[in-house]
Amino acid sequence: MKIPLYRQIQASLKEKITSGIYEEGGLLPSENDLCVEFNATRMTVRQALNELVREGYITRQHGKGSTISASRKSLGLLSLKGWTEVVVASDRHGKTLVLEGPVLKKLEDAAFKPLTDDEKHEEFIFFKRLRLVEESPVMFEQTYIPNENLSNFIKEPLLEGSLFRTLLIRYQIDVQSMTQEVRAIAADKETASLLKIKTKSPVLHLLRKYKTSIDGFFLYSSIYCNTEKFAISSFN
Amino acid sequence: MKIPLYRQIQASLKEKITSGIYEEGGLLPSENDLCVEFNATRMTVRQALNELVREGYITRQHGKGSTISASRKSLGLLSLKGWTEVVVASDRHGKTLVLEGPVLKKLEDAAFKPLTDDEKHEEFIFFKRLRLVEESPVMFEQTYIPNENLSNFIKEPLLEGSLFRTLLIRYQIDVQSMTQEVRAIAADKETASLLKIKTKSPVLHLLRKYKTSIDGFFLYSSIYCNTEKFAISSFN
DNA sequence: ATTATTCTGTTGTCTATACAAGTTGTATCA
DNA sequence: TGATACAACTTGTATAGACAACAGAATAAT
Repeated sequence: MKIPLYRQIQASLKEKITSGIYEEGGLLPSENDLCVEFNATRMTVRQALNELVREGYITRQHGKGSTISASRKSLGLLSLKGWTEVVVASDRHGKTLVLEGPVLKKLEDAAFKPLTDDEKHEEFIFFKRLRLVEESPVMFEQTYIPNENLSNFIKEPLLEGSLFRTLLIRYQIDVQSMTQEVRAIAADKETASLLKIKTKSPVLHLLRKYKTSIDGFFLYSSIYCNTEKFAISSFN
Repeated sequence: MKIPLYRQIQASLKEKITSGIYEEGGLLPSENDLCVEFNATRMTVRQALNELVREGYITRQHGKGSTISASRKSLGLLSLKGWTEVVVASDRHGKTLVLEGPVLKKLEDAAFKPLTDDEKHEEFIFFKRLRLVEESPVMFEQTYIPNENLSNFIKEPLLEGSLFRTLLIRYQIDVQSMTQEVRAIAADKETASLLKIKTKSPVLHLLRKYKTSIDGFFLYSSIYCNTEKFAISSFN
């Protein structure tokens, strides 16, 4: 599997930023220096840098240079990236507990309204997961995945604990985009006890529909977030 | 004032998309066609297209082309479901009340943390606005705009009631992107009474930082949303 | 008819180069 | 001293071209 040069540069720089080799608030080497270091042209280096801007790692200023951003205190989860990528990127210690599943289940959750007829009758692979950041529960997620062409999915564990990575590597299904609805609601009993907050505390509720590289193959997720310690952030 | 070619291409395509010349779900002309049309190289055209992807107007697929996305209209990635349609598409059942301002004020709101030193001492133009959908209050928004090079801003009313349009037309300031933090919190007294809900009801809190075409010129907004009737939706 | 293969058009990646334009420090001049 | 001019360095914009990788349609083989 060939990884494009600009992705390699991007990953290398990201690594150096998150590990502290390039310190927060400081300047990155100039584009020309990076060209020499990675043996690439400026356009390639710039493509890597633009990705880092988009991900929020650096900001750039004409005539001056690229500044390493202060590390984000919130989790960038409104954007497409999966939990694993986000937590790793934010340099935090994250954990995921699988509370239930994977099991087969129909998608009866009324919250997911705009289903196709097929989807109404179909069986889904169902997960109930609790996500922790530095030992405190932050998200309670229920995921539905269509049970099509996913042989042995239930039997085998997730690759590196990441659903997105598993779908990509084992089944060549690339999660490409997402739509979601965001609400603030009062936590019900189950959610509150899982997130270790009082019943009726305000929690963020995200209803997500993920679009994949396979036409008509969507993932659905209902997520409850405790935003007291970690806000959810989005970049655009 | 010279506008870069790729910005011109970007604006031209955006215009054709929003006006419906290129229809939703259809394909954009290929990069090579656009090169001919705008007399530019592929790299330049691609830069314009990448901006449009970032703004959510199109998606691209290797080997196929650029697809026009379902319309987003409002600039922020979080737009009100059932509000965008009502307010933008059909005739406005939406209304905005200016509760306070524009007045000059320092940005003392501790919520906006990562300010530059300049911003800490600077005076901002301040707005307090309430947004209604079909006569019921949905959003309570407080906006801070740096008071730089905005002569007569306070004296003159907003163009068509739109802040972004006013900045663009009168001052050539283009709001290009945004970062935000999203939380669920319990409504305080003022917010609750404005949104006509009970104190401590769950409300969505959005802390936004808008990036503009002028370097170092940011807008800040703190928004409280009642999500009982209208969810907030986002696309990625 | 069905399955492979090839072809064509598309986007993705990358090189090499040039000049414009913003930022900063240094040297010069009054 | 203070202001100005300059030089060096930075990122921004743009050209011209090349090949790779992917999607879909047309063609050939079975």
